Amino acid sequence: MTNGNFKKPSTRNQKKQAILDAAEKIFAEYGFKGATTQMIADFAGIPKANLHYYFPTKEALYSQVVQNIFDIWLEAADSFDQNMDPAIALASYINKKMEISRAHPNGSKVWANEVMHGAPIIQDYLETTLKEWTTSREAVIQSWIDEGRMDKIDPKHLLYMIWATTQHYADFVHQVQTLNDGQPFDDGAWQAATRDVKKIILAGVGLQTGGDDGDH
Amino acid sequence: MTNGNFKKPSTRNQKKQAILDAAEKIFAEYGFKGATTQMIADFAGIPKANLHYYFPTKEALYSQVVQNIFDIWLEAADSFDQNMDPAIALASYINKKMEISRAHPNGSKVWANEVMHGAPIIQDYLETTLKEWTTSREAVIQSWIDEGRMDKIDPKHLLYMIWATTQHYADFVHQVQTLNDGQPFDDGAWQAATRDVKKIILAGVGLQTGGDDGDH
DNA sequence: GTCTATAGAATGATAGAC
DNA sequence: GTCTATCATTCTATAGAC
Repeated sequence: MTNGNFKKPSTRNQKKQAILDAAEKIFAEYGFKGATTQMIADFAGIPKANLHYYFPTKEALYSQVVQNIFDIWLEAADSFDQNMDPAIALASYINKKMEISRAHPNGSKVWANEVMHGAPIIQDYLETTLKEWTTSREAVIQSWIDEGRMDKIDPKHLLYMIWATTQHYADFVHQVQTLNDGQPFDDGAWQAATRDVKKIILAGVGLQTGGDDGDH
Repeated sequence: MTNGNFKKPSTRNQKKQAILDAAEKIFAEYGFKGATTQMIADFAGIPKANLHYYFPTKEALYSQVVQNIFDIWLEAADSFDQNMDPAIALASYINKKMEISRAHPNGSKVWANEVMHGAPIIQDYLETTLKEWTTSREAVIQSWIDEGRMDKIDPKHLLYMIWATTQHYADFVHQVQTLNDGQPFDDGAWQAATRDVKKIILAGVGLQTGGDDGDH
């Protein structure tokens, strides 16, 4: 009896993760209201009542999914530093953002949905964590401009262009695929997209792309 | 009695338009499932049953909203022609897309929502009208590249970048506003955004922006 | 054409047995 | 911890009076 809590130490977290994975996919495809806890439970392979045992409400589950996505964004957020070469820093950031769009398209969609609907759940994150990160990166870009290392533009619009363009390949993957004769991007298509995005943005701010594109 | 159908000749269309305007706003804010016909009817100032008199089902109303948005997109679609100067043509297209993002943010959001969820309603439009338009514009851009008038990139990625970036200011307006200290963009901010977007993209493909930016 | 009242279906959440 | 049965609510759509 007393050792019952020593068995299957990670079962609880494994099950929660399975539910979160299912929820990310279902929320991305159907939206918060369009997704039902029944769909998520079915996709996770558990009864609906069991889902409610791990996540008491639909909103608590959704909130966790959105926060997980936000953490993934932030992992790519430390790509550039004031002391780095701007071309390498921006290229590395674009590389990481494109990789995330390919690896986590559903997370990107849930985030986009949340923001488009006025960010009812993650407004605090926008105002604190994202605001602080954005402000600090704008300062880095501005310092590069002040030092004459890149063209003069408002840093915020450069950041928005990078976010919008890289996330387009996740959020609008259905449209991109339809225009690609119904075929999903293969390795070569992803590499070509990443190359062209980096080329246009770097050349756009006066940074010529050489052989070193900040790959990691 | 017999002249009853001569009175208020446009009342029906005016009422349908009021419902469509309300529907665009509510669908943009809450998504297809999140929006209720009751909310739309309230916002349009009519009883719910009256809404169902003009639009028999929620889906029929939504479909009309999406098609209206698509028509707006296409109005900006004839901005560039093979015989035009590429810098002027692309600048004009970006100008128009930015104006639409400012004038019709809700339409852009409904479109984004629809595509993100797999385009269940407008898949036919993607495969026919959008595919044909995109193919023809890719050919125009490719001809400019072949003539050495701009840098070599895959035209589709240039188009996606223009779409993604211009629509970001509509779809993510809540995030943009939060990062703008909670203030919506004023005239100057919109002009600055449009200027920087054009600057980066045109310079990015080797087209220097002069005084003539294709404004209309 | 308009509107009240309601039917009919779907869904989030829980009680309670195991 | 797990799962069946079910409650309570919400929403689309319509019947039928005016």
